[in-house]
Amino acid sequence: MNYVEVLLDVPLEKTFYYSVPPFFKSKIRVGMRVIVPVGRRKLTGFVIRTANKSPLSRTRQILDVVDEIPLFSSQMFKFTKKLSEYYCVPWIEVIKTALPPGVKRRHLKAETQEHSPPTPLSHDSIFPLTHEQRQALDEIRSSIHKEEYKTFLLYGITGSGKTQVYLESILTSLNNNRGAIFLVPEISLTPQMVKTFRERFGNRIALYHSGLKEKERLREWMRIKTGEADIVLGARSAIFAPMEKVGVIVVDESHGATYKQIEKFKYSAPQAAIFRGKLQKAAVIMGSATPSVESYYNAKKGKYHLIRLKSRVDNRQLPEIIIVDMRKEKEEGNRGIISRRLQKAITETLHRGEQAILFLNRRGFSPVLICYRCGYLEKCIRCKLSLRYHSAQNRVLCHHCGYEREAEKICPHCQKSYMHPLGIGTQQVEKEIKKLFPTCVVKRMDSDINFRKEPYGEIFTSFLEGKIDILVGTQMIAKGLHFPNVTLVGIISADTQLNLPHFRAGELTFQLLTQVSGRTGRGEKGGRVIVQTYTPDNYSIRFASSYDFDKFYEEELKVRKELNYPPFSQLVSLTITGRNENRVRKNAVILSKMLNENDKRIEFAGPAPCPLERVKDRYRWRIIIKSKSAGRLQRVVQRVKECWKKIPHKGENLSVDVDPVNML
DNA sequence: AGCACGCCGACT
DNA sequence: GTCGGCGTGCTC
Repeated sequence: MNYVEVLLDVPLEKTFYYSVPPFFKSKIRVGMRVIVPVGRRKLTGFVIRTANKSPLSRTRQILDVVDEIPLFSSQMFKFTKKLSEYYCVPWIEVIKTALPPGVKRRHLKAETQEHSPPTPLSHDSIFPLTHEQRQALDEIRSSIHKEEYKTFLLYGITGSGKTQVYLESILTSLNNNRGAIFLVPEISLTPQMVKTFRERFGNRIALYHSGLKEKERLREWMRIKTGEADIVLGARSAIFAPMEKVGVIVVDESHGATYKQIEKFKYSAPQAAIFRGKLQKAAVIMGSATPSVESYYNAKKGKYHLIRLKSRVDNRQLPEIIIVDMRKEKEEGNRGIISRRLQKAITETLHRGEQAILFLNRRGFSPVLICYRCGYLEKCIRCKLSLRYHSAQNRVLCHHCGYEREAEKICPHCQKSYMHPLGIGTQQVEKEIKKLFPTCVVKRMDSDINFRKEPYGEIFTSFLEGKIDILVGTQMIAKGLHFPNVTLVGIISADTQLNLPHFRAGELTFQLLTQVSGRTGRGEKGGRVIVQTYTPDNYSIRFASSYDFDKFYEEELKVRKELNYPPFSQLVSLTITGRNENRVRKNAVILSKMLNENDKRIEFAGPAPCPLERVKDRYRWRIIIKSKSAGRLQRVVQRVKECWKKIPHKGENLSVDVDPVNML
């Protein structure tokens, strides 16, 4: 071993070769960091390979070896490489996100300390398993024993006992002498899960998430690396746990948007879990009460193995979902935001000494134009997504493809009414509620309020203690905690979610309604959900109210197919941001023109301003690329990057998002 | 990314 | 005549 191939911390895909002086030969191994001369500076790099020959005639020598033990196994190198290709991100970026932040400024020393004996495993089930659970487990166990890759979509409503299946699967993996990775969308929201795991697996668990202090995180990372912990419980970054042998990867609530990193390296943890599962021959369990359309499609096509848990362990009733037609409210003279049906329900709830939650979507979007009389909505002919109303120019615009025209005054559908901008803010709701119910305590919870002065925890606590009667908030209160005294949930406007200019809007609405209905009826008192909308006939709303996922899925799939959206294609979104609006727009147009090609197998949409046109003083424009072939998309992104280099763009920034989730 | 080299404008 | 702008190109 005279040479090493080194990956440097420079945004280049290229690797560099260095010769190894005799002194370092016994110390250096694949996965360690080295200090090497690059030009006239010294840089840290990762040894990705050792070699006896160099492809170059002249090589410089490495200057130093940083670590005593490797940071990466060859498995982890393969895994990170795969991700870098799929997400079109430099390998080094992936490698940097795969490491705990604390490791960067340290030398990794060989662990000499003896660790405490592992908690013995209990093989008794805490609860007896139902027939369904038993069947599900048999299939998963068989896969784990065979050490084969297989993805299971575990689709079961809240309370159907998914956790039990997870626990038993993990136990199977441990008994098979392999570890387990368990991902949750947000660890702070799952203290119950952490408790259950601690009770069951004791010190064999490592907690891994960004909420830990640098030192703690590094310690947990080391415990995994040394094998002291063979179960990792954490948020999305836990998919990078340095575990040698992985038998099972569980992704709880796998449809969750928090699994997608939105900074620098925009990966999705469930997607990464599949790559890792394939590489390590592990079973991957995707759990969800509201599976994504894509994952359900994969299950139906046989790419995933579908397991359904249909019955609830406790046989509790699902709350009734009542749809209120806001067109009628307007027709009958109610000009307010709160329907009479919802007002009445709130009154009854408060009268009984119970509590209510009112949901509202995040504001900050330009509104849609809607006919209050017939519910007609202005949509883009090509994309079938809502056109946004820009009052300054009195024009409507498609934020997906850039289509634009003057706004209609009279409803083109019924010709009997004017078109109105529809968009409600949280403060407006809070104000109206206070006016309607002056004696009750209302608390607003959205990104506007100061969380340092009033952390969520405190608001939740006082709500739980009954000090607040009505909680008004955005989706941030839709998941996690449960309040037994909440017997009413109101969705002020299902339309704001439904009409987001986003091909997943229908799916998000279905998921929101289903999830929200899980916030009520948790105690003995039961509960109900009231959904206000101008489009009560929409299939997402209708099938959510009858808890019919399969019907919803069929309808949604038709739409996706017609417009060639995922799962029938794959998307990449290119976002250009900058302080100067004109320059951002011009560069988006230039880039778009450079990309245009005749290949019919690649579709381009845009450029168009993002739905959130300006964030933190930066204007944002976007181009969307669609194709059936992942490989073709990767090659296009390669070209995008080359084109972008040729365009003068001081101050502007291009960001590439493969499989975008947010799209805002 | 850095850090070089390199080739044109306004300054002592 | 120089100082310095940032465009282009390379780093084992």
